[in-house]
Amino acid sequence: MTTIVEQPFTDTLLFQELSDNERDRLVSIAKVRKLGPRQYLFHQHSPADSLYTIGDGALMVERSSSRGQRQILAFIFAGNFVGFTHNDFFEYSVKSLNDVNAMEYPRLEFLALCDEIPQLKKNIDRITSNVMLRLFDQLFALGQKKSHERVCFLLQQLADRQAGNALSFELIMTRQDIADYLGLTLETVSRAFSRLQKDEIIKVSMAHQLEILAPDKLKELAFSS
Amino acid sequence: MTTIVEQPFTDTLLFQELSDNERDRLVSIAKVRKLGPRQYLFHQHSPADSLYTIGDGALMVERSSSRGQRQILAFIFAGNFVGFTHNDFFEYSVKSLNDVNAMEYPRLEFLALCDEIPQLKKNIDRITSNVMLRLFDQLFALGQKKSHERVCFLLQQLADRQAGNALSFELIMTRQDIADYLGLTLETVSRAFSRLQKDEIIKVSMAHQLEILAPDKLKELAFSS
DNA sequence: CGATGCTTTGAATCTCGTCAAGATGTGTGG
DNA sequence: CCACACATCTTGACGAGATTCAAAGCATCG
Repeated sequence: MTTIVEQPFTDTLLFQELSDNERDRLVSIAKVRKLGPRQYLFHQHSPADSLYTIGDGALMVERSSSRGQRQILAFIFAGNFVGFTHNDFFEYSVKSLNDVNAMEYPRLEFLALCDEIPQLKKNIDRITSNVMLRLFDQLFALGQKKSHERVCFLLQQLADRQAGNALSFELIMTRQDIADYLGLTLETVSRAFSRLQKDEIIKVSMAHQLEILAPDKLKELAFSS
Repeated sequence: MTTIVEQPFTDTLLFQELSDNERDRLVSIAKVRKLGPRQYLFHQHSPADSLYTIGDGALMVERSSSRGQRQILAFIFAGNFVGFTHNDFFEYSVKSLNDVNAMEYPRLEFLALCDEIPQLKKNIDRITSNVMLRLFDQLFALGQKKSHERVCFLLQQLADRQAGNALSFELIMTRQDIADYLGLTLETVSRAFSRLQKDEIIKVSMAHQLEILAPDKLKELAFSS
C-alpha cells in the first residue's frame, strides 16, 4: 500500500512532506480499489463521496453531453490524485485505460484530515494549482493549434508525465480517446500520426508503441512558442 | 473602498462570510489600482507579487505565445478575484476592457492573512473551484462545439455573469477578443452573430449592444446538452 | 483460422480561415 | 455640428484543413 508513496512520479504527490504518522492516518481511512481496463472509477453526476490516489495504471477524466459528445479533460497516471471537488456531485467521470490500483478515501474523513494536517491541505492546493496550469495549456492548444501540433502537444505531455521523460513509450489510449482529448476526430489524429512519421519526428509500431525520433522538433511543434 | 463588499455579484466573493474585523484587515493591506481601457493589470511572466479584486469594470485573462497567438482564458468582472497562483511568476496577463477600479493586495501579506483567517482560505478554495469548473466548460466548448454554438456559449456566460441574467447588455469586448476566447477568427465570430441574428435568436445593435430574443434556443445551442 | 475491434487511407463534403473590399462606428479638429 | 480619418465590423470569394462516409488493412483473441 505504501508503494504509492515510494513511486518516483512527477507531480500531484499527495503524500509529499508528510510525516510517517500523518501518512499512516491517511492510509488508515483508505481502502483499495482495483479496476480492469475501461471501467469507471466513478461517474459524472454521481455523489462525490470519495477521493482517490492512483497507485498503478492510467485513467482519463471525461465529460459527456447527452448528445453523446465527449471531451476528455485530462489523462491521469500513477501517483496522481483525483476526485477533489467542492460540489456534492462529480462534474466528470473517471475511466480506466488499463489495469488500475487505486486507493479510495472517504470524502468527509479526508476533509477532516485536511483540517488537522496543514501540510496535507498544502499538497492539495499545490496539486490543484498544477491541474489548473495544465488546463491553461490544454485550452491554448485547443484554441490555437492545428491538428498535428495538438498531437505533438499530447505526445510531449505523455513523454513527460507518463513515461518520465523517456523517448519511447506505449500509447495506452485509443485514437478516439486522443481525438476527444484534443478536440479532433480519430481519423484526423491518425493522419497526424502518419504525417509526423513521414516527417521522421516520431515512429509508431503496431499503432500503440511510440518512439520520439526528433525530440526538439516535437517540442517545437507542441509549444509553437 | 468597502463598496466591493456590498456589491451583489454572483461568485468569487472573496469577502463572503468574513467578520467586519477580518474585512478591515484585508482592506488595511490593500491599495487602490485604477486602469483605463486596454491597459494591463499585470503581464505574463512578471513576478506574482500581488493579488487583485475587481470593484468595477471588466478584464480579460490572456496567454500569448511568442508567435503572436493569443488565447483568452477568461473574462472577469466586478466582484471577481484574480492573480492567485502558486508560482512566483504569472502564467497569464490580465488586461482591462474598460475603466477598471481594482484593489491590490501584496501577495505575502495576503498569504499571511490566509493562514490567520480560515474563512478567507475557504473563500479562495471556493473561488478556485469555480474557476476550474468554468475551465471545464470552456474546454468542452472549444473541443466539441461549432462556431455558432461557441458564440452562444459565450453569450450565455455573459448574460449570467456580466449582466446578472439580463436579456440585454453591452458586448464590451471586440470581435477579436471573442474569437481569441473561443478559438475562432474574428470573421467567423462576425458570421456567427449574423447567422444568430437572421435566425432571430439575438439582435445586435451598433455591433456592441446585444439583446437575447430567444433565451431557450440560445441555451440549447450553448449547452447542446 | 475466422471474427471482432481498432487503425489507416481515400474521396467527397463542409466548416472555418484567409484575403480583400466595403460598410459602419468612433473620435478629432476645423 | 460637420467632415474627415481611423478603428472595427461585415460580407464575399476562395482555399486550406478538418470531418464524414466508406473501404481496406492489421492486431488480438477465442
